[in-house]
Order: sequence, then structure tokens, then C-alpha cells
Amino acid sequence: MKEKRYRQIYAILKSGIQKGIYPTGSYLPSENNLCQTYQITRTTVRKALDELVNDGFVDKRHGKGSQVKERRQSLGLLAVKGFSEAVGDRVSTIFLQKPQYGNWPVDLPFIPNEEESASPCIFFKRLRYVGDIPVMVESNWMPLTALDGFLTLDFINGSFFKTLSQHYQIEITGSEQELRALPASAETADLLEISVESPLLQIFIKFTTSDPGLNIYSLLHCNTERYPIGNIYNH
Amino acid sequence: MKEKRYRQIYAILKSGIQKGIYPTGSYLPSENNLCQTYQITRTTVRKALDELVNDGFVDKRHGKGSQVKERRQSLGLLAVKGFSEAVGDRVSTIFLQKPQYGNWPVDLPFIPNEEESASPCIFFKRLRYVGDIPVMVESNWMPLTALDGFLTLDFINGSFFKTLSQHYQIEITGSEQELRALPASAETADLLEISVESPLLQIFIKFTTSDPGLNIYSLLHCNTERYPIGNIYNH
DNA sequence: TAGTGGTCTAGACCACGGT
DNA sequence: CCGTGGTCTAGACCACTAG
Repeated sequence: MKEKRYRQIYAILKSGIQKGIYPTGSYLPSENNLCQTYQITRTTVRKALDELVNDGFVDKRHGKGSQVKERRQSLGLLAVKGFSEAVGDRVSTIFLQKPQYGNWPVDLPFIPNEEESASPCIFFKRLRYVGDIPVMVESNWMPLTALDGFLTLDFINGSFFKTLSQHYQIEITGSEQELRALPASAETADLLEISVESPLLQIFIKFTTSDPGLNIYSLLHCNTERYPIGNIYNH
Repeated sequence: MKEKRYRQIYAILKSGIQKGIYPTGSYLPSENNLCQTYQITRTTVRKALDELVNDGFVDKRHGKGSQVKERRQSLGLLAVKGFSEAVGDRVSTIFLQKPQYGNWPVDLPFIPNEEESASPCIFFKRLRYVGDIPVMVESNWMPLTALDGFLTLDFINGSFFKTLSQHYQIEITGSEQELRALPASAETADLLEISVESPLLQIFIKFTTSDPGLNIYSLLHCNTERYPIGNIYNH
């Protein structure tokens, strides 16, 4: 099947954004400019730009141009209130276990498929703070496939998703979540400095990505007493 | 400002869907057909149809046509696992308080704006079951404005959102959510037939709608022990 | 094969933003 | 004023679905 012209343009512009040729805040070439560069009509250019807007890479402004946006991290997912807004020094993260080989967990809500279960598994575990207060324990599993060199990689700005995007050109494309309220286990209570049996919010997430072979499984336990979990979804 | 042609077509088709002229599962007129009917080009027709697809009213299938979809209820929102899948008789709802005048609640995460606070408030409260098991207590507040006759209205299929859409042509356009895990109050524990202090999932939601004057505020308390809360988001 | 939606061309005119 | 994106026309050819 022939690659569609607007998909080509989309891919060119997107990789330009991801590689920093068009940094956040800068403007893409104008539509007429792109028409000339690639010898196509505006209809096709606009179709490519529409996809970039839908994917959250670009904001268009009438009379000004197409501006590269700060890539959204969340996609309608849940975030600790303040984790997205207070990007500064209030939020911090420490590794409880650095990325390493591990075993696929048992008894989780979503089960890795056969291919994944057969593949080696990467695991890492982090503790996230708002200020001095530990608010969330986060465990992550994913197949080793297609993430060459991941184990020795440093996270860009401490962000796993940003690393995926900038180092591997992999984007989060969707998620399934499952939430429960349950009493804290002894281990988690200790980490979060709360009493055993305190109500905790458990979130299990299966992320799908632009790499069909890569799903990411995360298990979160959150102390919501001071910092509830937020989620904004705009139609 | 002149109404855009594709918006007109969009509105015509959408109201046709909402009024049942194009029932769920049926096909809209073909693109060429619409071109002739309204004396416009396919570009414009397709723009209108694209919006309907984005809004979740329609599925397009190459070679077949544009099919009217079952209107999604959730928009990336949270739902009790089983509430969406098991549409049948497993799920039921009873009113604890039927729609009536009430007071705006205090100490909620999102505060109604001035206009809303000044307006009379409608309140209703429901208890939702999966099978025989009560799993969720749901309280709802909204301004009376623009919902003429709501207090004497029966919900279509017991669904509040479906009633909004079909009776008032109002759609949910977005939401903000806030989640906490907390111990059950005596009253809620009683309703959900669990012990006091059991961990409960509290979800507070502010829905925005296509009517700028109508936001809906919901407070949920969920027993997630047997039925966790789920959420699927596809990019 | 006929009819549908998917992609694309080559134009036109309009509305917005900044100089 | 000029350059930008927003809307729209009038075609063309292709790819998919189903009888």
C-alpha cells in the first residue's frame, strides 16, 4: 500500500518537532510555504496539520501560524493534583528500584499477552513526593523488546514518557485504568509514612503506545489525604 | 458573523440523529447525496461528517457509509466496571431523593461560579446497584437555568445524560475529576451495606456541557471491593 | 459493476494578526 | 498593508464493500 502524502508530511513535521528542529513555542512553516516545499496542495498540508493538532503537538492560530505545543503527558489520564501544574521543585521522585530485569507480576487486573509474558520484563519502582511528603508509590512493568539500551539510560528530566518520546520516538496512544480504594499494606504504609490500613487509592494502568509491541503496566498507590488525584478531560 | 456552511450541515445531521430520524445503526445519506441535497461540495460535507465522527455520533466505513453510533456516555470518564459493558438488567438505580430544589453544597473541590451560586439549585441523589449489591452513592447538583420542566421529567431509560441529550439537545463536552480514598461515613456505609471506616473511593466531577450556562456537579462514593472503577481512553 | 468513502489537485475568497 | 490560517468550489482518481 502506498504511503499517503499527508501521512508523509505529518511524519516529517512530527519528527522535526521530536528532534528539536521545531522547538516548543516556535512556529512551523506556513501552509503555503509547505505547499511549495513539498509540491502539494493546501488541502493535503492542512490534513497533515490537523493530525498534529489532534495529537496535541501543535496549536494553530488564525492569522499567526502553527505553533509547537508543550507535549501533553497525560492524555486524559490521572495525575496527582499539582504534579502537572506545579512542575517546579515542589515535585520530586526517587527510585526505589532502578530499571532492571524482573518478573511479570501475577494477580493484576490486566494480564500481559502471550508475547509479552514470553519476553523478558523490565521493572522499576519509584516514590513520588510533593514537597517533603511522599504521596505515591509507583511500580512499572514492560517487555524488554524494542527498548534497546533502556537499562543504562538516564531519564530525560526524570520523565519516563519524555524519554520514550525523545529517545525512542514512542508515544502513549491510549490507556485502560482500574481504580480501587483499599487499606494500606504494611510496606506501602511505611513508604508513605501513614498508618497501616489507612485508605489508599490504587490505580492500575495499562498504557498502549505507538509501538504495537510495547504496552506499559503501572501500579500506583496514592495517599490522597492531602493531594487528591485529578483528571481533566476536554472534549 | 455568518454561520459556516459545514456547521449548518453538522447541526442538521446531529439534530436528525438526536430526534431519531437517523436511528442508531442506520446510515446517513451518502456524501454525494448530501452534496446534491444541500448544493455544496464534498469537502464541506466531509468537514461536517468529520465533526460528527469526532463527537462520537457517527462511524464511517470505507465503501459502506456513515453509520449512526450508540452515543457514548462517558467521554473518558470513570465508570464502574460493568456499568458500561453489562448494560442489561444487572445494573439498576434507585432514587434516594428525586430531583428537587436544594442548596448548593459547601466544601466541595470545585466551586460553582457566581452566576451558578445565585441561581436556584436542583439536587438529586441515587443509589446504584450491580445485581443486588449497592456499589455507588451518587449526588448531583446543577443550576435550574435552562432546564425547563426538569423537575417533573422522567429520565429516558433511567439515564440522566440521555435525557439531557434527547430532551434538551445538551451534550457533555468535558469534565474535571478529583479522586480520593477515604473511610466510609456512617450514612454511606449504611447505604452501601459495609462497615463504617471501610475504604471508599470518592469521585467529584464537574461536567461541562454544550450549554455554557450549565455545569453539572456530581459526588460519588464507590465501594470498589467487588467492582472496581474502570476507565478506557483511546487516543 | 455500481456506489460508497478516501485522497488529492488547483484554484478562490474571507477573517484575523501584526506592521 | 501583507502574510497567516479558515472556508469553499469543482472537479479527478483510487480503494473498499456488496450484490
